[in-house]
Amino acid sequence: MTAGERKDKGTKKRTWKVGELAKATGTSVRTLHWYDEIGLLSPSDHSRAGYRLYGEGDVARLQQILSLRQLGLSLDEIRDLLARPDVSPLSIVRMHITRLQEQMELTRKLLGRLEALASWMAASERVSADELLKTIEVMNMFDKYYTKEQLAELEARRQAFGEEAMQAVQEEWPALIAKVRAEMEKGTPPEDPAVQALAGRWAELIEMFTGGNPGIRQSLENLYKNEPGFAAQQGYDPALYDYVNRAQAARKGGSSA
Amino acid sequence: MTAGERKDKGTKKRTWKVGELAKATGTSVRTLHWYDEIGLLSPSDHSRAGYRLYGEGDVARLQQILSLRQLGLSLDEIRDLLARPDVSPLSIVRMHITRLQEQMELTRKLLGRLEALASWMAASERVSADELLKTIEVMNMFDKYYTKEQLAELEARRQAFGEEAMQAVQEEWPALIAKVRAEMEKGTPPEDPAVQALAGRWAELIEMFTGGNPGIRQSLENLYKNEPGFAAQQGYDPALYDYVNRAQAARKGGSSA
DNA sequence: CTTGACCCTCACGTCGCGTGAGGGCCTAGA
DNA sequence: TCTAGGCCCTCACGCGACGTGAGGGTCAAG
Repeated sequence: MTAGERKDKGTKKRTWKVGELAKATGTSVRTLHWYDEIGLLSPSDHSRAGYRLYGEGDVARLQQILSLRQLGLSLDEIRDLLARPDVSPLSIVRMHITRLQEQMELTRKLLGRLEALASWMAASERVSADELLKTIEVMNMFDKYYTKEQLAELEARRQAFGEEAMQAVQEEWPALIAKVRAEMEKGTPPEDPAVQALAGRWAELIEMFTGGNPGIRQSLENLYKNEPGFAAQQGYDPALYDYVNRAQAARKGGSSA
Repeated sequence: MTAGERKDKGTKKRTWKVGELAKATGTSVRTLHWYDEIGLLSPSDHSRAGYRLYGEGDVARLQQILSLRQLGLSLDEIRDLLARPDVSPLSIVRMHITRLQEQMELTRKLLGRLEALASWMAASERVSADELLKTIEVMNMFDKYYTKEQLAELEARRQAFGEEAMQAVQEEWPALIAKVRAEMEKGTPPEDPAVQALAGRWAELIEMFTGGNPGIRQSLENLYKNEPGFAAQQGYDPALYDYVNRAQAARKGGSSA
């Protein structure tokens, strides 16, 4: 059927033809053609007949492009941004998240106004111009996007504050996991002060890692819980998970009593 | 200062010049010019010098236009829709509300995916193409709007079901309010069976009126509470509000015990 | 060997404005 | 009374991000 799906399973990477990628993502073929033409997303390979063949890397780039587009950037700006080495895929996703959260707030506000408007209209048919004006103003706030400068500054600040901390965290994880595993395999009980200290540090690292954002924290937990391959790669398994959990429970119970 | 604000206060209606309206609503002057040029929103008056002067009716129409635009309709479609007599301002606001609620759902979904993505990226740098594809798909669902046919059908169904009921409700309100007021002024206690019956009908009418939507219900209450002019117009006042509330409390307490 | 579903490359069309250019109107202050 | 600056007007061209064919190759199924 779809060429890239069956051919050379395992040896060669999966590829998509334009139509396939378009269908899978909900974009149009024309859009992909266009992105190719302006040099924004050119497929990393072509068949002998000249068909575009998109690889996994291309898919990743497409995601970044579409995220940035939802941030309101022009395709030119997006191309420039993606060329900069200091803009990581992760930072893009985070900007996108921030933007969506703001939009939710805005939507809530607008919904409030519209519901009030609906009440007025249902009851009296005549609505004050002021009420209307304010409502319109909120509506129009939806297409006020960030400029690329604002985004750059926003991301720069985040980096200045958090990125090096993040880096440090990333490097500390394997060591911490190893230490905990050692205690576990020695049979040290979770209530032991040594384990308690490790569990404390564990909580701190998670806090730093997620930036205190409960949404990120939740999905990080899900990630470890539901993707065994991922967890294993980090030297992590259910037994360890359980051990740390018990240590943390003990820590809370002990300190509060 | 702004001409329309001070001149003939009370005698003539308030008007806005393009720049004023643009500033007040967050739209651009060019956009208003454009809407005029294509016959979508032409100011109801002009100054001797040829300045566009927008009145309250124009503001109301602008709100409808912008609501419909957020529904994804083209300006042509909007013009056609606004020309139809069966499309009321209220129906437009309700369609807008529905759309925004759907968007909130979508946004929540996408946020979930992006947070998962962020976790993956922060931890492993390598993300599965499938995950990315699904995320992209959700992103692209944001610009899939309704067609005007879908909207028409949606609104038609609502009308078939609810509009005549709505009409009936609208006509029943004054009578019901009058009856309750009569009882109140006679000094009938809220627990009296006659008042209880009226309170029951009262609750039913509100239910039908708001379509069971708690958001609308809430803002309707706020409307009556915070806008004395509005309430008075409906033959309604705080004393009556209190009386009905007590009757309803008695009704619930009595039936559940 | 055909058929039909893809794919390719031009190339022109569209929508909703942005952005001047060139020129009146109008009121505040010198 | 004059003038400066901030509005307003009408053209009119430009543009971003594709949509929509036209004309023609490709390729697996029957």
